[in-house]
Amino acid sequence: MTTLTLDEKISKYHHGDLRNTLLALGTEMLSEAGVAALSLRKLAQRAGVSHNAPYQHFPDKESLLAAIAEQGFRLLGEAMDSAQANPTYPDPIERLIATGQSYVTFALNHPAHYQVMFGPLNNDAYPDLKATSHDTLAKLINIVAALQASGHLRPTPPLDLAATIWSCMHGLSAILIANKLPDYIRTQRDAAALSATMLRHLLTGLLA
Amino acid sequence: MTTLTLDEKISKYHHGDLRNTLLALGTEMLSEAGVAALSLRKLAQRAGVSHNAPYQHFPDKESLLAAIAEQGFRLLGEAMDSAQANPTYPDPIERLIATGQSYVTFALNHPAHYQVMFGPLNNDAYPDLKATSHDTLAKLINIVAALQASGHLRPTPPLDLAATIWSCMHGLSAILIANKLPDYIRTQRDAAALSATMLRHLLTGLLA
DNA sequence: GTGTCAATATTGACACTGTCAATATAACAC
DNA sequence: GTGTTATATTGACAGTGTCAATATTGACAC
Repeated sequence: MTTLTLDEKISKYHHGDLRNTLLALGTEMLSEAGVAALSLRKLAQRAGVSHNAPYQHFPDKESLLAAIAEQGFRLLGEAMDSAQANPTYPDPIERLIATGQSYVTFALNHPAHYQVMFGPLNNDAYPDLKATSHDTLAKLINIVAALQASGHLRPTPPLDLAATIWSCMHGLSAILIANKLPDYIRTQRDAAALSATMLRHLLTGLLA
Repeated sequence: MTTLTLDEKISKYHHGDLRNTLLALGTEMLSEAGVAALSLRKLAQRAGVSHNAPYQHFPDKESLLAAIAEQGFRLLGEAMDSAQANPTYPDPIERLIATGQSYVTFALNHPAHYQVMFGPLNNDAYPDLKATSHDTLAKLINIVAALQASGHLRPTPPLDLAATIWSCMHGLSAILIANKLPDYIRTQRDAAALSATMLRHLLTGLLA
């Protein structure tokens, strides 16, 4: 397979890799101006292609968004994986905290993308999206189960624990992206610090 | 003020209370078919008014959505208030848990409305929305501060604790609405039970 | 190579949307 | 009443998602 630059792809009649190009440029437009500003026609134009070419690769706009969301879950999963693989934190609990931070950091670095991932898409209508999001959750469940096996975490149902941690991290991400925590978070460092604080609270409990 | 039925309002040239009618019918459409299906023109038609009448009360569609979101935060606040006032739970910690459950229950009963509240609206562009959402958060902060004063919760910064609890409840709500927790939650009772379980985990900690 | 076919892209059309400008109607102050 | 203001209507426009019909290309059989 000859590797073409994006500009080369655009110049040909048969684009060659339009589907991936649309995903890439769509994600780009998303981060530039948000979901509301993402139109199929502008996207096609940016890809150097007629306004109906995307329909060869996606049955409708929502399917494109679902594919973008799916890719987002993959990227998020990779971010979590690399946090888990980071040798900076030999203690597995610290590694869990670092993983949570990487989750929130990912969300804040790609707010529009993240919003599509948890937006009004009907999950059940897109089996690939559903499978990918489940895979991402599975990563967290595995981490939790390992921490239970090593005696670090309570031996309650791992799905309960994973759901709790996930809810906390997702909730913080969404609240920060929606800007509902006023005059509190100013820098990304603040957000990372807050996510660590929250995870420690979660781990040790809130009761006096 | 003569109280008119909704149908009476619709039949008059000068509607009389179009703004509130649009909010009510808009919320109705939202719950029927989701954000994507909410169009200003269909809404105007349902209100029995020309397609441009809404512009007398909202500068654009997004402002309408912001007003609907604002109203959502008010309703959510009322739900939390009445959970706090519920005499069924004399123990303040149990009352906190019940309040959390009422939060999640509200979200699951009005999924589309809830999604608009945390959707891609630019919070800063709508001061009223911002103020109302802050008021809702303030309720939670007050509850937490009272529980600290009575010695039930740790004396760490109350905003930290409130943010943690809120993140957990919002995260669970959003994940359930987006249907990302597969084959786990089948009934609303399940969701309420899960939210209580999560809050108890949060209160007592996850560590072994 | 040539011919055929399926994949891919284009053109043109349509209904629908949000929004603007100009106009009409009603309510109200004086 | 008269005039002013708030409210609603009509008509227009560009932009959107999507459909149907058509054109172009690349691949593969022969």
